[in-house]
Amino acid sequence: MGITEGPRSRQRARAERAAVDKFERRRAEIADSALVTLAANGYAHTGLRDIAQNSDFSHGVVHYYFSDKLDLMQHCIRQYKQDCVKQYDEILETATTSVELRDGFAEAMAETLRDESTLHRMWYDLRNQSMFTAELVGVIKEIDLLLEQMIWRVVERYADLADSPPTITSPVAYALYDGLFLRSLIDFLAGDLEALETLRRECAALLVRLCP
Amino acid sequence: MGITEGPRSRQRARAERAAVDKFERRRAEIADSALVTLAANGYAHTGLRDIAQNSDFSHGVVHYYFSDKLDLMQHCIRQYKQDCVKQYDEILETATTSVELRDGFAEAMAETLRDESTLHRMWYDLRNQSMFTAELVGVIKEIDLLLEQMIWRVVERYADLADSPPTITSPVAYALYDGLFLRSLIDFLAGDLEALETLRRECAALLVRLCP
Amino acid sequence: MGITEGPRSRQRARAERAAVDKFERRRAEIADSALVTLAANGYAHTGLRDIAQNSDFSHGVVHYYFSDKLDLMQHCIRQYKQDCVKQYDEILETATTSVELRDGFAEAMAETLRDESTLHRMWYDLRNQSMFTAELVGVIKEIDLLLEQMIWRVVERYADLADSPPTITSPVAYALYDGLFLRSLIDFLAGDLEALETLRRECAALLVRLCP
Amino acid sequence: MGITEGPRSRQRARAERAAVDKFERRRAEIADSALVTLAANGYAHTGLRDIAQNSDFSHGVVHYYFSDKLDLMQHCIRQYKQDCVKQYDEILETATTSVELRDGFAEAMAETLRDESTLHRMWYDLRNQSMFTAELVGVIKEIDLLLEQMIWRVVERYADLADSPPTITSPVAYALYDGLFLRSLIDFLAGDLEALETLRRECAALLVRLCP
DNA sequence: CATGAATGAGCCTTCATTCAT
DNA sequence: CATGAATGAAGGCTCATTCAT
Repeated sequence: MGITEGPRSRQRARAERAAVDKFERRRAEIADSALVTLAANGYAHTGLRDIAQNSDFSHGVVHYYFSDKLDLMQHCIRQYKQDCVKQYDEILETATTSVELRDGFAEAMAETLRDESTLHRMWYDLRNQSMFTAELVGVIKEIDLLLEQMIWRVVERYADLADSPPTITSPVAYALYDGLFLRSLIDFLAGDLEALETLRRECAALLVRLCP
Repeated sequence: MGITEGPRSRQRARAERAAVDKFERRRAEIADSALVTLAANGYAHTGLRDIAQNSDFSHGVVHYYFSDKLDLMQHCIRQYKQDCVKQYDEILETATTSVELRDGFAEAMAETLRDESTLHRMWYDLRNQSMFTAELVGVIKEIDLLLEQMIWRVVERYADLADSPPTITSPVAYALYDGLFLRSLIDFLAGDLEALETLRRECAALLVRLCP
Repeated sequence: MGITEGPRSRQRARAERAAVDKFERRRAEIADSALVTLAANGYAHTGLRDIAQNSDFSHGVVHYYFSDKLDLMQHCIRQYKQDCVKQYDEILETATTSVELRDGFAEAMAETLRDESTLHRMWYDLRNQSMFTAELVGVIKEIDLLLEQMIWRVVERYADLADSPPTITSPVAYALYDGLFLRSLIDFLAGDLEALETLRRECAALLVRLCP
Repeated sequence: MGITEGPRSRQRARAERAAVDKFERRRAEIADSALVTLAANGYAHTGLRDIAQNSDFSHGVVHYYFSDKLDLMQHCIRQYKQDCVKQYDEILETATTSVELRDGFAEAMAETLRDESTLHRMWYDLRNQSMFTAELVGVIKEIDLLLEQMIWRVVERYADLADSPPTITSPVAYALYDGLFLRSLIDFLAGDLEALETLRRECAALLVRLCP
């Protein structure tokens, strides 16, 4: 490495980088496809075959890019976060009053429930798997932490705007919001349309409750 | 029916009742066995064969007593509640002060987490399945309601003893406690022993928070 | 035996006869039920379970009265003939001209096809089985002979009335009529309603052709 | 397509064609094997596992190449015709007198019965299945038509050579010959060796009867 | 490098039969 | 005598994975 490297080696390095990029790009594409199928059928009823079939890739390709079903699952879970946390940070940045933040956040939660219910049941399904499958614990923790931090940023900012410090810790706040969301998700998927309104109302109410 | 019924018919009726009883008893035995296996391996990795193997029954018997895998699952879920709600009602009856109730309840929750973690991860697993499998929705709702009512009895009694009415509805109280418990369960099964203490503390704190 | 038989033994004999009768009656009842199920699903897709379920009898009873699935099948085949040959002999007796006989017979064949198509597909199914299962050959031959004789009675009587002796043997006449009927049956069950008319026409034509 | 296609795309196209060919070749190989087992045991007693075992292929391969048991059955039926119609056309081409054709045809029928009895009982078995299983109707009709046409070619050619037009339609001619053959097949498989001679004689006689 | 072919263990379910009562 | 209980082999089919090319 260094000055003595000739053009040949540089070329090879570039090629390797490009190959790695392509490799990762493919993995991402496949995982994207897999997420759709997982969201539709659930972990227990999703085979690698189904995933391949619902994608542009062949059965063999999936195995080429992932060493394992678990390998793919881990990648899927990581990919999930990208479709997930973004929108909430926008609200944080634009809200100027505590009420605006509270209602904006509550509305965003309800929208998430309405528009991405199947994606989120998949999340809960995979998180559940992690209680049975040690290999998934790590990656699940990663995402759980990300979600917890997102919730906590909302709570802290709300406390700031409302000028009343939170009486709770970050993990507990996340646990409570998660409980609220999961309940609403179950009800919503069981056909209860009021679940949307309930979730909105209670998300707002909980924010107040946590910063009394 | 009535006086004219001879001993023959009475005898047959008794025999039929006994047969039905035996049938139900067997179903219960099998479901009990199944619960253990489900708790150990999770829904996705539990076959009817595994269930049979981990029991005193042959593979065929399971199919003789249950028309279906779902039929068995439904029975399992119903059975689960029996091992579940009992102990909490004791606390309700014996507690005489709000503090006693609060701490007793918190302690019971922690004990449940410590002693029956695998049973409860199975519950969450099956409840999750119900988001993908319509046939399970009904029975899951049944148990969810039972648990909600249990939580609500605690909250109401606490409010009574503390003389401060709850500022929350029954479903929301359940959602929050469920969120708390599920979080602790995940952490506990991932090896976090503090989860027990955290759950105890936060269960108590939440009771106060709900009846401020 | 003989004169020395006392009333006791006579009584026992009567009881035994009654028992045997009941036994045979039951076998007949069960076989009747079985015929319906076989006609509906075909031999390959009919289990003893299905037969029991579609009857007033329990799974165990079927095995009590029949030593074997083949035993039941044999009984079924024998039972089949009873629903079958009767009506044709009526025509023989009432017809007074060759035309009357010819048309009556053709009409009866068409009616059989229309009204008992499933029963007859079952017959062909079981007869086919006899080509794979030696135990069925005997009983199938029995019925085949019965049917052959029935056809032959028609042909002979027709020849008589038309005063033109048949130019064919009994087995061949049966083979030809059987070919005609089977073809029409296949077409009819495949939805071809013309099969009825074709069968009627060709049955009549064949009679003429056989006694030219 | 066209001039602008590079060698790469041409290569791939060739590869794909080769792959499809190989796929179809394998299906044919498996179906060939299946025919042997079906001919031996009959549809009702032939499992996909038996078929695999009596072949060079593993249990999984059969399912890899056929989506379904019915899929395989359909392919089997289609394959059957190839081993079937060929020889008869030879006779048509070589026969120069009506007697030669008549006797050649009759002889061919008898040979078929003698040499391929099990293959043909399988044909009748699967055709019977089509009366119970709608999915098989189409492919059975296909082959039935082929056989009917074959018979009709014989009849027409005979009429030509004998200079006496047929007094029958194509479907009826087939039905009658089929009846004759099926009867002989049943007798032959039941051990009646005269069935061969009878079939020969009656096939010839029927030809005369149809063109009087 | 990439992929379709192939595997065989495992899935849920059905089967004809035997057995205990 | 009659029957529901119980069996375990076999049914069609899916699975994650390995392999040859």
